[in-house]
Amino acid sequence: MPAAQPPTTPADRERLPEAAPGALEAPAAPAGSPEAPGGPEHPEGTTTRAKGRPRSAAADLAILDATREALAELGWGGLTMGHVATRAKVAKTTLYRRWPSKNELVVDAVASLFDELVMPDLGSLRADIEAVVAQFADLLARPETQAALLALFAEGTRDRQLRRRIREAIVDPQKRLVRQGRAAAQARGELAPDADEATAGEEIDIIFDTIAGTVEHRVLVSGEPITADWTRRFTSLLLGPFPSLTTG
Amino acid sequence: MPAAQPPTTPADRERLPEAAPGALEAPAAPAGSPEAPGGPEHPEGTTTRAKGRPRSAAADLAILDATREALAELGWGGLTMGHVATRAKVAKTTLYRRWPSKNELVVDAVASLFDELVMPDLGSLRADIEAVVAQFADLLARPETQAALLALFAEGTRDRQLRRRIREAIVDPQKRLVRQGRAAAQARGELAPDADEATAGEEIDIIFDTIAGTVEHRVLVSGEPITADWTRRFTSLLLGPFPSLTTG
DNA sequence: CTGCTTTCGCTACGAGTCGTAGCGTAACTG
DNA sequence: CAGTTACGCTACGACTCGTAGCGAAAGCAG
Repeated sequence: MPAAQPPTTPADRERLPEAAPGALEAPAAPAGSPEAPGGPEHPEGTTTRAKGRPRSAAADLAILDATREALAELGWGGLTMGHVATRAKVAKTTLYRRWPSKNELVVDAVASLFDELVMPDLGSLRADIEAVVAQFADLLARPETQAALLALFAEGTRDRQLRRRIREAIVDPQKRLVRQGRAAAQARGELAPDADEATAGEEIDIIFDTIAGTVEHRVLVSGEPITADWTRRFTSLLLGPFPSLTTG
Repeated sequence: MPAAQPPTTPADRERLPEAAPGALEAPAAPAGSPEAPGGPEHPEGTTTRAKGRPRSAAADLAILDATREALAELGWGGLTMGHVATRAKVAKTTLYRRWPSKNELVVDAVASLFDELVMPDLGSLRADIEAVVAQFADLLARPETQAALLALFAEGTRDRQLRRRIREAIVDPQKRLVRQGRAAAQARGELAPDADEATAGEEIDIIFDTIAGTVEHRVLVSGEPITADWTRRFTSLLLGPFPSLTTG
């Protein structure tokens, strides 16, 4: 969750350039999202941290907390850099030194919320899926998440750099849930082991897009609640190809 | 019924108030989208249109066109009321007389794009689903749609009035596709006829959320293309509960 | 301790947008 | 004709954005 950004600003953006394939992007990219390496590390190119006054880690936490609070209270549109700075008791310039814009700030503020999701391993694929869907529904019920998620996705459609950042910080890490669930089901014998590496990856992608997209659409667009009954129906839809599991 | 202004703007918003069910809304709506009334029509309740200079229908079209163009060029964030007015060669005040804010304007500007979707009836449920998914993917590939859709959904999470408007103008009308597809499949004998009215409605909802949400997530969030192969896999997932159809 | 470096808080700024008000004019009805 | 409404135009205060400049604070090397 923490930022702990070594040398440079936590995010380096680059505005909606068509990003021609030839155009290579940021170099070693220290920034992306909060690193989680144990060691001090000075990956070469980027200079090690040494001289000058160090950045306040407390300020990072205060800013991210203030961002989540402001999101919950004011929503995406009401969120202002100046507002966040005031609430975090930090100068606006300090905020801009670390995050280039609202987009990147909110990505970091929201990303940690998604780490709460866990794959429970309840003994059956059906139970596991239903549990994860319920967790995701709870997450989407929180006002910070609701205010931020779709707005970020919307911005991501125009800013490739941001979309990559969103994927790395929020979306892709959650695919572990699908992988873990599949692995557990395979260990139980509910699913056949992966034949092909590539097709397995595609299947993970499609399952992930289906679960995430459907639940998001149900909650955030249709505005209907995720009930236990709905979860059961949806899970049955997913398990359809394996009728033997439907009754599990 | 008309609570407020008889002349009325096309949309009256109401900012993220909990929106008690009592809060009924207004307009018999001259505006929404360009009506095509041949006759004068004065459906009683709503005052007949008679006195004064009538609103320019050409201005409506010019504004909506300008909105779509600006969306495609500048995206949601770059879209400005002043900009749209200039591009449509209309005074900014004229724009505000018809749409209270960017949100409502874009809903109307984008809603018509979704009417292009049609249920083809190709002779099998699988073929029908794949065709509709392909159409939807094409729609989501357009820059106006990409720029507007998720941003509207995001705004809708905070503004119930807007969400309702989005549902009425964009989302719900497309559920006809699911209904038509189901009906055709039932006529062919591919699906059993509806036993219960209520459960049929729920099934339509869940199928719609699944298709719309998954395709949107794939295209707009994951940023991956919708290929014929992906469509086939996804359709197989949907048809799973009916193995006999999977090979259709 | 003294320098050197970087961050911090603060103030101020030009640019841009928002939504509204006021005015005179245009269009249409009876 | 008078009455009513929409239109184009200008101007306005309030707000946000992102940046620049300043002096002070907090670390490190010697």
